[in-house]
Amino acid sequence: MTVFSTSPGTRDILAPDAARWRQFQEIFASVVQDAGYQLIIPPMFEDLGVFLRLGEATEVVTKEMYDFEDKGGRRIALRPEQTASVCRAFVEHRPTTPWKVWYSGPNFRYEKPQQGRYRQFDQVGIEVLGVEDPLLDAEVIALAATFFTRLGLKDVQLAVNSLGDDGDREKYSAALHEYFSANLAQLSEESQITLTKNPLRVLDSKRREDQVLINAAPKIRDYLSADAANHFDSVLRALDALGVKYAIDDRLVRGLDYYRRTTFEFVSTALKAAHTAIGGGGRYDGLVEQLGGPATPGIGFALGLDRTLLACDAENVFAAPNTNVSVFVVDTTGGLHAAQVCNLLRNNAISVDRAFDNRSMKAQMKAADRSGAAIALIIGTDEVAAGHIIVRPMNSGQQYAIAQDQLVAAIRSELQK
RNA sequence: GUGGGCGUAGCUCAGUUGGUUAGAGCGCCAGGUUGUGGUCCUGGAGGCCGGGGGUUCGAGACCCCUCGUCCACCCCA
Repeated sequence: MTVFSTSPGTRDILAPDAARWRQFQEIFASVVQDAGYQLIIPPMFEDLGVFLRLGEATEVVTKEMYDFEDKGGRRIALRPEQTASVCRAFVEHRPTTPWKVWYSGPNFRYEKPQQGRYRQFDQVGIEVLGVEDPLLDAEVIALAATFFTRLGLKDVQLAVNSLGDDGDREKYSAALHEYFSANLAQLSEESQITLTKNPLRVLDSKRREDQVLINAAPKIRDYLSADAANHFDSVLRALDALGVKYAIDDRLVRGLDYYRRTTFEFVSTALKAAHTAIGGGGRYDGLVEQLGGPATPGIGFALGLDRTLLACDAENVFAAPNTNVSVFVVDTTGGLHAAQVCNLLRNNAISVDRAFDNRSMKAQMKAADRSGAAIALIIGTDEVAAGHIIVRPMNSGQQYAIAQDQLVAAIRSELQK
C-alpha cells in the first residue's frame, strides 16, 4: 500500500497553526477594510500570458512558473503572485477608480524549498489602481507597517527606494551595465550572467565578492527625472508626517520587472535565515497598459504569510488563538443524553464537545481534560434517575448537580467567572 | 538548477569497531480506582530502521542509486 505525503514545497497546516493563519488573515482584513479596501478573489490559475507580462528577465517567469496545457489546449499557469491578476481583472471589468482591493491566498512557484520558501506560499496584499498621488504610496506603506504592529512585531525595518520612470530606469540600467562591464573581472560569475539579463538585479547579489563593486556603483537617485524625484521626495515627507520609520536603500530593486518609482521592502531583523524579507511592494505604473488596459497608475504590496509568522515566532508574539470548546459532556449511559445536551447547548450558542464510543468515565474525563473545556458535564445512571446533571468546573476540584432546565443559565454564569 | 547535513515507533531521539528477538522519553490505550481528568504506579499496543540494489556467514550501521526533508547558493514573500 503506497502511503502518500505532500508534494515538495507544500504542507498541511494543522492545529494550532491553522487557526493562527486564519487569525492572521482576519487581522489583515480588518486593517485594510477599515482603510477602504475591498476583498478581491481572483482565480488561482490564469492564461500564462497574464504572468509573462511580469518580465522576461524575471526568474519567477522564466524558471519558476507552474504552467501546463489544460484539456482545452489552453496555456495555463498557477499564479506566482496576484498583482498581475488584479491588473487583469481591472482591465476585464473596468471598475471606477480609485480601485482599492485586498487579497489573501496561495501562490505557486517552482523553486527548491528551504526555510521561508515554499512552492505553495500564501500572501496577503493590497493593490490600488488609478491614483498617482504620492500620498497614496505613503498610505499603502503605512498600512503594512500598521499591520505588522498589530501582530506585535517590533523588529521590522522598512527600506524604500525609487526606480524612476521608464526612461530613468533605462538610463540607469545602461549606466550600471557600463560600470559593471568595465569591472567585469571583479564580478562573480553568477552576477556576470545576471548583468546580461538585467543589470539592476546585480545590485541584489548577496555574494561577498560583489559587494565592493556594488557599493561603489552609480546610484539610481542620480538618474531620476525631476518628476520621479519630486514624487519620491513627497513620499518620504509623507512617511515622516505619518511617523513611519524608514531607510533609503539605493540598492533595493526588487524581483519583478514591472516596478516603477516607489519600491519598498519590509525586513525582519529577528529572523536568522536566508530569507528575511517579509513583505514588499511598489508602484507599477504601466502594468495595466501592458495587459491591454488604459494607462493607469498602480501600487501595492504583498506580505508573505509564512515568513511573517516565522518572524512572529522569532519575536515570540502572535500566538495561536485558543480554539477550545467551553464545555465537554461526559455520558456513561450510552451517549444519547450527551447528544441531547450538546444539541441544547449548541442551539444556545455555547461551544461543546463530547466523547463517543461509550468509553469509561475515566477515559471520558481524560478527553474532557484534553479538550481544554472549562466545564465538564457528567451524566451517569444516577443523574438520569434523579433528572439532573453534574456541572464540574475543571479547575475547581468541585462539582454540583443542576436540573436540566437550568443548565444553560448555570453554564452561562459559570463561564462568566 | 548547484552544494552540504539528515531520514530508526504518532512526536523528539539513542542504537558502540557490522553480531541473538531494534530501545528510551513523551503521547496513545487499559488497569490500579465499581462512576471523576490534570500527580503517581503497573501493563499494553505501535517499527518492511524512507525505498531499491550491492558487499558479507550476518547490515539499522558499510558502498551505490533513488526519493524525501532541512540548510545554504541562485532567486524571492
